[in-house]
Amino acid sequence: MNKTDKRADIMDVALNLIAERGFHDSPMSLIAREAGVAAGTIYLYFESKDNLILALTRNLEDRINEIIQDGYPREDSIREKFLYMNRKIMKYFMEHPLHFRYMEQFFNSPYGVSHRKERFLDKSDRNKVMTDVFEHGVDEQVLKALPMPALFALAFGPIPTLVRNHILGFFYLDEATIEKVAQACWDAIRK
Amino acid sequence: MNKTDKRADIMDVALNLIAERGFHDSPMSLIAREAGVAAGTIYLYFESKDNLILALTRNLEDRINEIIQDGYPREDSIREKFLYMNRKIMKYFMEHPLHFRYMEQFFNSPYGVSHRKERFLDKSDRNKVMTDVFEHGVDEQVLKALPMPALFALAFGPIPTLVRNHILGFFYLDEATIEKVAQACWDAIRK
Amino acid sequence: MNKTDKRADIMDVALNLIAERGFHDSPMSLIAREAGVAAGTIYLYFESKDNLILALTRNLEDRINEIIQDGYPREDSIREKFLYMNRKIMKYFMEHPLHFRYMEQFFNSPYGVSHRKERFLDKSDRNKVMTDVFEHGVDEQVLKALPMPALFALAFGPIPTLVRNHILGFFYLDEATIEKVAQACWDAIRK
Amino acid sequence: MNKTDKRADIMDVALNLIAERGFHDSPMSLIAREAGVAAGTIYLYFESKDNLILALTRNLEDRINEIIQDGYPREDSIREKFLYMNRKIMKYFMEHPLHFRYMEQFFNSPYGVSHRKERFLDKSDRNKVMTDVFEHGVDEQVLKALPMPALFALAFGPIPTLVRNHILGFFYLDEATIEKVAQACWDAIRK
DNA sequence: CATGAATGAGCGTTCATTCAT
DNA sequence: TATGAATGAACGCTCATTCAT
Repeated sequence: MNKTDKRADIMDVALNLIAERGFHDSPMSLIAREAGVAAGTIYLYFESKDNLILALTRNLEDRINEIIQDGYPREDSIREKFLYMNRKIMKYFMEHPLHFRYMEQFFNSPYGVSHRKERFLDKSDRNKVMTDVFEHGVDEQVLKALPMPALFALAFGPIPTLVRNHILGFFYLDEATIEKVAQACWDAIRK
Repeated sequence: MNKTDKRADIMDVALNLIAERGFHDSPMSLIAREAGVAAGTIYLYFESKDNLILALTRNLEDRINEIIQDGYPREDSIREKFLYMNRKIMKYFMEHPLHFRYMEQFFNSPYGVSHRKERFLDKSDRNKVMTDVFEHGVDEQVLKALPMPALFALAFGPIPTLVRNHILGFFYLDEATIEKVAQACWDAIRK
Repeated sequence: MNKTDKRADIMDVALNLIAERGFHDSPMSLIAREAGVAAGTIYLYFESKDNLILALTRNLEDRINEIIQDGYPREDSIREKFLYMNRKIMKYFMEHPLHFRYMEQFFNSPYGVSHRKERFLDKSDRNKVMTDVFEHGVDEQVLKALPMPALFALAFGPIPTLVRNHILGFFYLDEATIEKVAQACWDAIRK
Repeated sequence: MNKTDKRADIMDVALNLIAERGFHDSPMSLIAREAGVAAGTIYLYFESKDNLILALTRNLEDRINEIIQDGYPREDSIREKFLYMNRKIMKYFMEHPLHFRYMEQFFNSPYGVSHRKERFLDKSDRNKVMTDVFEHGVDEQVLKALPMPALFALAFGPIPTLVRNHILGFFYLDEATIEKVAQACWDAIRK
């Protein structure tokens, strides 16, 4: 087992535990035990628990962004671009419920708030793509004349609730419903 | 000061502390100090910290539901009923950012999940009103033919994101925007 | 047992342990056990280990200063004043070997250095008395014309070595020898 | 690089780190890193941290003794011999503040006490020279009739305080003052 | 000889909860 | 009812030491 393996194991275990039990019910000792290493070993790979969490979050965001942007229809209409992204995000979280749970935990923690601020100011990532789409959409009068944060909220805000209800088993989000929901989100933002 | 006063004081202090600092940075000893009682006293009114949190959450939900339903247009159209509710919720949380923060904290915690399950099965509260509206809307083909949880998500899912961005100061949610957003949510669910 | 008792017990135990084993071999858990309290209890009386050590040191200094200055011959000659002080310090530490060991530990630790700086600038305590004596002595040409720190070193520098050798049993510092040594220190500083 | 080099490097780094940061803030891993070797390598040369410290101390003492005795006036009077030694020690530590700091750390630690006992019984080193001088001095009634440990304390006890105050910048120990202080120490022990 | 990843006991500290008053 | 001192298990983290390579 090489260095990368152990690091990855620890992150993997941490992701699972935190997703299921929350940050403060996932002690380092438990993460270590589940990862099959000694408590001190984690500190060879991560400076602190905060650091592990940050690394984990960044890693997860990168994976999500990569997957989500794969196959993105660069040449299609605004509508198609939006629908594509919306579906993709829904499906990603439905297929990776632990990532979803983890992200929900993360964004509602002291880390989360400052992270959000950082993200908000940093236009270099996932947001970038959609921001462009939305800005064009507004300019071309395809979309409602609303501030970016409002458009984002309308476009993607329903997803967490939807996915959560699906994951918790309150209803089943099938392919057809996904399609209808994506379309409904489009209705919310389109002119 | 009678029993109710002290109980209420404790809950009030707990709400404020938890909203600002999170659950695990709001020790019972601090809650007690801020509430002007001894640590042991809290345990006369609440079995445990978990219990206090549950009581607090229920209390808050009740207050919110009550306020939200005040002035509800029972005789208006489905559209008007929905718009009314949507605006009211947005405004409530904008005006009570600590309640908003508290609820976000709560719903993303181990408590949150079981609480949601309980709520989902219990049709006796806020959901009831909107559930009726939505069910009629679907029957009368005013609303899209989607499962209830999907309609709820589309209708109210954008609100937390919106309010959070407003509270964090990322943009200003003025009266006109609130109106447009409420209308956009309607567009999402209407046929 | 009242609050003061427990606080005093903890300080007493800490003094003994630290004197015998040093700071880093006197864990809080051991101090607690020896003091007959739970680990957390120490933190009711002291903010931190550092704090406990500081409190202990100040307390000890106060006791030492008080005892040393008791009976101080305010009306006698410079020589008598000096001899009195010198003997008194020697005897105090001979009779309180743990205080001696503790102080030696303390002054050779990160705390000690900053503490010394503080003490050096603060003329309000024990030093004050001797500083006055020494300054008069130099002015009146009774003492050698040396900087204060040099006079202090000559006057009191031999004491730690002496007391240490006595405590460790390398020789026996009897009354007659104390007298001769005090006189020898006087010879070192007198003109 | 041969065995001796690495061993010497480790000791050198350890000396510097311990002098500046103290024993328990100088972890083996840091010593290793600064010495440019792996953590495990130290254990090829020293059985344990304690062992390294002991070796370091002995090594330092040897170096100091050697330097101090270089130029020793074997044919001069007792007074000249003493003054020579006294000045030399003062100057050595003034010029090697890290050695001074290290020695102070060492002698006030669990190691220190047992080390002192050992030294006290072992007449083969630095003490030997001065012991002879002092014994002759007492016999010939040049020095006060005091036990050896008392004479040593009077003769060299002021030096640590003096050097410490100098190193900490509380006063400046110049050539003229050194001379006066050495003379004052002589006054303390001479008949 | 040399490495450095891995260990795990032990540290200082926190905090939900209890109970004698 | 109300107190608040006391508890002690549990936490995040460090570091002297080991051992497979």
